[in-house]
Amino acid sequence: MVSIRDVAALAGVSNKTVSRVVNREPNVKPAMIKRVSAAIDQLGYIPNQAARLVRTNRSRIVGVVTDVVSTTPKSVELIHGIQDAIGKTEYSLLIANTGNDPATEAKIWRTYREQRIDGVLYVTMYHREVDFDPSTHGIATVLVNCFTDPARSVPATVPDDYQGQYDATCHAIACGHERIGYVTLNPLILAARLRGQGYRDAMEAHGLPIQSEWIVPGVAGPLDNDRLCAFDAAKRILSLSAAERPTLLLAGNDEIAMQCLFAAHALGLKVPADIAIIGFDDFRIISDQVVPRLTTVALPYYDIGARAAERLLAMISGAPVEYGIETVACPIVPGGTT
Amino acid sequence: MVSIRDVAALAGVSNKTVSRVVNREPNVKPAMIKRVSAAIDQLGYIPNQAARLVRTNRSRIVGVVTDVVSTTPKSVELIHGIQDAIGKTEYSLLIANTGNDPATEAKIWRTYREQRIDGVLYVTMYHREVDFDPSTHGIATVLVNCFTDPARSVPATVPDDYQGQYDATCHAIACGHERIGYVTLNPLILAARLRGQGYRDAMEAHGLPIQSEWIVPGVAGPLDNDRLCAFDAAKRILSLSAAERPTLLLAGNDEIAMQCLFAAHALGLKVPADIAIIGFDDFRIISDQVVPRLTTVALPYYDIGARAAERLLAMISGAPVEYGIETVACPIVPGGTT
DNA sequence: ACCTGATTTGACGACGTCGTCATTTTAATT
DNA sequence: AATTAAAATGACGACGTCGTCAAATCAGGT
Repeated sequence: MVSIRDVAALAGVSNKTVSRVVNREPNVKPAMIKRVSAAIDQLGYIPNQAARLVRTNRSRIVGVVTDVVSTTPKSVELIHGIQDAIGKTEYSLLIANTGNDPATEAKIWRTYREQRIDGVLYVTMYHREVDFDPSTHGIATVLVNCFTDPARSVPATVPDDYQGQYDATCHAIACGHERIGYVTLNPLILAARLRGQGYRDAMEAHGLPIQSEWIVPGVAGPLDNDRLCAFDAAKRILSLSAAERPTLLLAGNDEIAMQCLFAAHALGLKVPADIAIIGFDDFRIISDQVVPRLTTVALPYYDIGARAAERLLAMISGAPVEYGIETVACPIVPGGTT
Repeated sequence: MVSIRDVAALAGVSNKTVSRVVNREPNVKPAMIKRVSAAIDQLGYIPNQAARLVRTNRSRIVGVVTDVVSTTPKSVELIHGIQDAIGKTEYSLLIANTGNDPATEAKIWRTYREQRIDGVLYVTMYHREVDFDPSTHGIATVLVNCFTDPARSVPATVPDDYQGQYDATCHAIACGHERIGYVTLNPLILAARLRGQGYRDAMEAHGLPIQSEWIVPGVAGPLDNDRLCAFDAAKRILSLSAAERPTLLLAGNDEIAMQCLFAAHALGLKVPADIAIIGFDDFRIISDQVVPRLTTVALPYYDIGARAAERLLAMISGAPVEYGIETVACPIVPGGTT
């Protein structure tokens, strides 16, 4: 491997001068830059990042630690947002999954510290609280799609599930619906609780009653092995007589919404004429390709990822950081199912 | 940052002895290992990978270069397979997207060479031929989901699209179908051509006729900005009289299959009684959550990624490598739509 | 106690780069 | 031409680690 010394020898200058040219330091004569650059090109010299690091102690690498996020289709946008933000800079991105295994996670942190990673984005698949103590790792960290005890002052960026579902419910009401059902996510996850609260608060704010038989889980089973049952759930609700059933179904996410669509079809109901549907996530693969296009609420994963990456870069560069939990709004995406 | 010297000083031994303990070299007395380990724990010493690299010139990092693959939900399994294979070893994974921009790609290779990456997995979103010359990069590389001129001897791992569609067609025939239509992928992509050929060859092998009006593209537009039109396409085919229309539709992928389902519903046709459907990809988000479960063909992205990663690791370790293009079979996944 | 050979430990330098400070060259001013 | 300040270049060492080889220690056999 060709080193700075080889270049210096060929150009007939000192190592340091080559170093100056490579790092675009000031006070180098144009003629010298040209001469050294020619030698660099001729030899195909590429600086050794590791040797730099030994001197500077900065790796210019940012790590991503996820549970399973980079292996689940929904959160691809999160990674994408992170990559785009990081890609604009000089930093590279190291990615690893814990698979929710503490031993694996420990190994990852260990490796990251060996690599002298400059910062970490700690990303979870579900919006949830994590028990994260930055002092055990000693690397600048931003939590993404999760958060920890505010006392620990770890920056976190999360979606505003509550607002999203609140607004979606208001949108439904604004469209003239008063009988609004809800096929929920797995009640064990935080997003389900936040969204559910948004729905209930919006209904109450408009003085509309909530029928308990209109609220049914669309997902069953334990967190790590749950199973969609929205088709059956929706079918049950929609089998009620026209006078008794809701005129609109809110779905916990777009997969659930899709199964609601199939349930409506199975019962011969027209969407949105007989039953309107609003999803959540704007998971394009589904929301954009279902017919008709799904009305849904965007989960701005791309923005969350990008925003978190920017915060991390700011932290690394020593800029003043606002600690605390930052929420990103979830806007409504109008479609053909309302 | 605490260095090997600090540990040596605390333990009252030489640097080299600490190094020996850290690297588990033989011929170190158990008592010494204990003493040094205690010092390591006390100081929280973590070896500096970069300093190692300066000596050994091996980064223990593998890079992934993709066009957009890590940002598209379908290929998450590919990344997952790679991560699992790499995660079993001492290696870490660096990931970057080119976004199909040559300048970005050049920058990524540059960065990877600066980091002295040990090997690269070059992954494309679509199964296609790429113009890849390993000598310009000088890093061990395995192509994933793509391949290049065999004369260049670059190992490649790809799915067997032809076999998958051939088998799916045979499966349809074995189920008693003789009138088989095909809503295709964008004809511009290689997978569409390979799968199309599999379909035609299987039909011919069974002496079944192919009606040209049964073959319709389900995707329209240029590669980088195409648009699903499978709903309309399928509706057109299925609007033919029961005697004229096919009894089974092959779909270019699972999204197309989903739109075929919606088209059937829109026309009041029952699936699979009136019209059977077979997808492709086994893209779980759709195939597994559509009602009824989609019969489809698995695109073994996880295996492809894992297999390619194993080949790369073998190359890096200097093991004898079979160059050339390796195909991974696409097995049928039975569902309720046939 | 003494020798022999194996085992264990240490001293030193090199990897490739850049920071520090000294030295040389250039330009600007008398 | 002489002086001075500024600009450009170079010599040298340090970063943290490990390879090399020399030194020290140990075990076993006389």
